[in-house]
Amino acid sequence: MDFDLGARLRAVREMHALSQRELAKRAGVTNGTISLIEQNRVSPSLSSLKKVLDGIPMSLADFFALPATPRQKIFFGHHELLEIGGGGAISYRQVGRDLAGRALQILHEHYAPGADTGKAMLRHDAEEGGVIIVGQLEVTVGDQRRVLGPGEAYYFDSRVPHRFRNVGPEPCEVVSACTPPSF
Amino acid sequence: MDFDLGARLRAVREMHALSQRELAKRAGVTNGTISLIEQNRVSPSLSSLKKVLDGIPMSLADFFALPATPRQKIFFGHHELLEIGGGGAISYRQVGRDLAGRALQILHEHYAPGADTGKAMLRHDAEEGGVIIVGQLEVTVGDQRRVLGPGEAYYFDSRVPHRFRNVGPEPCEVVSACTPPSF
DNA sequence: TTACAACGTCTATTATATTAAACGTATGTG
DNA sequence: CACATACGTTTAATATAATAGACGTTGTAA
Repeated sequence: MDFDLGARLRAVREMHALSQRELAKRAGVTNGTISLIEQNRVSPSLSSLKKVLDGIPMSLADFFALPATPRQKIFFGHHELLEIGGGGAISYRQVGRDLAGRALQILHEHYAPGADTGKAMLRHDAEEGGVIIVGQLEVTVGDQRRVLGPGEAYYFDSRVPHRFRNVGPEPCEVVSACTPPSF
Repeated sequence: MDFDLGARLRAVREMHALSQRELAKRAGVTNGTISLIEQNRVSPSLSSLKKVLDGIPMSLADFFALPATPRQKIFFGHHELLEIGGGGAISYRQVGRDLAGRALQILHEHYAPGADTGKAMLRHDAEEGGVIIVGQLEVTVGDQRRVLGPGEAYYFDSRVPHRFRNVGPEPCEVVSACTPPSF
């Protein structure tokens, strides 16, 4: 196997905001199966892989047609945030446990319903990231797109064309920042 | 499984004029494995399927992107030709073992290097087929295209738009015909 | 703090895919 | 005819994938 099947499945699953257990339930397999596949500790039978993709849902053709290597890690789940100022009246949560090689830290933002950075994609020589507090924010980065909800986050190279939209009915509260770190 | 994986693999294998054993050898699996897969008696692991496709060679993406149902059997491998006038000074080999439901038999043609039936695809109310003797002939039928070499063959409904091109540097010798059978 | 729920991971058992070797058939040759 | 070769298929033994259930961690709330 010369391509990373596990990482590919994991990426697809996370793009759809599904946990291993949720997906397993939809697919009619066990969560352990999905865990093992994502770690490349087994080579799934096609019937299993088909069931799993049906649970997403995604066709086998689309699955294998995905670009081989997502250019960088962009999306983060709940526990990939590091609590820094925890517990006080003010607390910061850092996007990404490891800042090595990163050029920024994260602060705040607020999106009214329907707010949009515009169809003309943004590009600038920087890096940026953020975390959604309340509401639904659609984040588009290059050829990747995802609607993020409370507790979810993003991080990417700003030179890749990008765009933000509040696609929900309520205001969207976000913490975000640009390089370089302000403190 | 709602699609016929076995038939799909068999079609691909036969398109490339490979026997189960030949393909098995190239792929590093046993011929039995391929037989069982083609009969849908097992659901192959992805590692196996990958190995098999590497032996063709064909990517997983291409494999799953194939149309679900080839509209009709179009390409034939070596041993799907039936020897009719065998052994004499003249001998005919019939394309397709079984003429039932077929409207023709096959004769000759010759393509100079670069010869082309033209970008405007051919269509006519007939059936046609042929076999390549020398050289390389690119045959396009509907959304299917293949470069055929010596010993390989084609058969299709001429109402489907089609085109022939000699893509090789040498003359291409072909046996071909149109409906109805001449003898 | 405690308890609870959800997450991904791991392990022993069960189910299944893969192998190696045989089988039956068809074709070609002396 | 006997013999050899190639084909796809099948079967018993082996290797591997899938399951069920337990484990440790993290985040949330009482």
